Amino acid sequence: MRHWLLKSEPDVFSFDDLKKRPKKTEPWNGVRNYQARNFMRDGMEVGDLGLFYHSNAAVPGIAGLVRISRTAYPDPTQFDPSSEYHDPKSDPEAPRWLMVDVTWAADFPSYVSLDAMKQDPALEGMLILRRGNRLSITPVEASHFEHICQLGGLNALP
DNA sequence: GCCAACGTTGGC
DNA sequence: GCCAACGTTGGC
Repeated sequence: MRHWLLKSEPDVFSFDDLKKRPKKTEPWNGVRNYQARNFMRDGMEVGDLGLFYHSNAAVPGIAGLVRISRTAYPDPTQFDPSSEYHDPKSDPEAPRWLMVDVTWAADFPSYVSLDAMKQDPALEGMLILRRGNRLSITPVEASHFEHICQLGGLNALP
């Protein structure tokens, strides 16, 4: 099993929003970056766990855990002219953009702020902490993942 | 709202 | 295939 970090702007779609969805599940649409798409397509499997990261937030950081509940499939918003994610260059015969389904997995008893992560020597080298990092989906090493769960007050993985 | 860093676009 | 210009991201 692999571990991931998924960014979302809480003003657009927050961890609490995910919990309110039917089956606490949401298609992770709108990814329009090839590297992030490739992580979904080539790396993600059902059962993988992910850190739900709030970007562009008053306090950026990890809000909780999600699980990948469906492997990559075409993102319909690329073919929807009314969608902000519409991509007129994408060919319906060979969809350019994919998404996975993400399901709530566990709350963090305490929020893990980006600042706390930066201060923690155990998390040195994490992609999210690299200057200028803009990838919305990144793989996370198991040791980093487990350490962040501890910081979040989660004693046992779901 | 500022701005550094980055990915994408398109002219050549 | 280079690279300048541009748009976007995201912390601050």
